[in-house]
Amino acid sequence: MARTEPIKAVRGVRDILPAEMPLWRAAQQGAAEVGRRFGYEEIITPILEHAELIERVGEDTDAVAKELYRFDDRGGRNLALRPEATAGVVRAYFEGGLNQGPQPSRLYLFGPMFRYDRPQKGRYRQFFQFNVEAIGSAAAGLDAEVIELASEWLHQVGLQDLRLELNSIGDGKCRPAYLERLKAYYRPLKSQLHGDCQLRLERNPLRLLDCKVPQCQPFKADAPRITDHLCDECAAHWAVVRRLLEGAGIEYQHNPYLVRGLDYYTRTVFEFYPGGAKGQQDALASGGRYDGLAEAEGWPSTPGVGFAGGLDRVTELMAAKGEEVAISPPADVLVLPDGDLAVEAAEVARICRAVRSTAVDYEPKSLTAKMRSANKLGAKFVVLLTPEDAARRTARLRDMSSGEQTDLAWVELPTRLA
RNA sequence: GUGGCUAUAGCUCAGUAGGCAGAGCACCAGAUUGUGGAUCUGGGUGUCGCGGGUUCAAGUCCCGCUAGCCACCCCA
Repeated sequence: MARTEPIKAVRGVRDILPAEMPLWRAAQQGAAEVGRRFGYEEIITPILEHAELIERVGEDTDAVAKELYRFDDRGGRNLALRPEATAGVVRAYFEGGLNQGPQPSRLYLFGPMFRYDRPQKGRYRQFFQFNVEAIGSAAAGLDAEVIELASEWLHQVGLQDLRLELNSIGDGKCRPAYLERLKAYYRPLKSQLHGDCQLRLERNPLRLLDCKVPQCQPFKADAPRITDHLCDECAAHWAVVRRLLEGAGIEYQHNPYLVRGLDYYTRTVFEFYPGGAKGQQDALASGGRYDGLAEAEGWPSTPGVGFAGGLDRVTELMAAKGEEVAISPPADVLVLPDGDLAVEAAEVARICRAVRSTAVDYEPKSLTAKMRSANKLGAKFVVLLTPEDAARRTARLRDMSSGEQTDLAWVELPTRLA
């Protein structure tokens, strides 16, 4: 008789178990605290959005084509699980009337995002991000501000050894001319590029710059750099951002090959990597300016800047660094009834909970066994209850670290435990 | 989506030329004469990922599937 297969978690998703929660809490609380320190307010937006919202901002990219969780709901609406937060936050900014208030709106958000990727370590189909967005202002001060916020967060959670890469990709005014230059440079080399890059050349030439295929590398060095061809406004913005970062004492590397594939990204782009990393896959946080996003969604043209930080990778790094997080027992006090005393034990626990976290061991085990598990759980106190005690509404309180025991009435427990 | 590696106890893994499934840790029970940690004793807790095939015999060989990991694609 074949047993039925137990049902396991869906591919690419995972549970965050209690043992890992202290680390996650530290990462998240650190983020919220830094966010608030910078004057950002928390927002929660739905995990579900109209697929069209995502498609509009993702265009016909590969990513949307094969990595979006998309489905029709029972009412025939075409929905998607959000693959990133910014599109939804910008939508909420308008729908919630935040565009009517003082600008910019400074917002932060935590939550799960979804991508139908092939899973591997640090890359899950459901992953968690910390997002920060400043919407409604084109001031360069905000570009630097969100970068500083990201940096503060990573430092706060114990990640000191970081590399910040920075670039500017211009805007709708100067980028087209630059792209022509770039194409003009690469056209004669086309036959020497690898297949995908030959296609990128006309379709998405910025992508040529972050190609990783060896055969395409030699041509990058002499390729025109966008930062040499910015319009006056973008050049001034770029200069201010850099000056502000220097003023903040934040080190960065100008990476002229750091780009974004979509048109609504403008000017500043940046990514934080852990110190040792060389791969493209280990960015801890990445962001930039998206002055064209609101318009792409069909709202009034509105500038914005922000970043997304990956909680999965950050917590993983924290764990790898042996980041110390205080672990506390699930309950300070454990009530051990010795005999059939569930009702009495529950009452005693209720009394103790006034001052300390308290649990009851209801298992039909020997007292020795119960003491053993109390010890393993790390209980600070144990309240022993025998039938005779219960009848007199007394109990024996044992301090697990000193081994001292005292008999006392139930009503005295709160003062003795406090 | 592509290529590669892996899958044995709760965990880390061993398992030799196919021949009754193992270790350490963990866990459970007991003793130390009704109360934990140290020590001792006892207990294997297993659909060998799933499904087929070859064979007298498959954890071991072959095929398919699933899952994890690595590198790509991609990362909106």
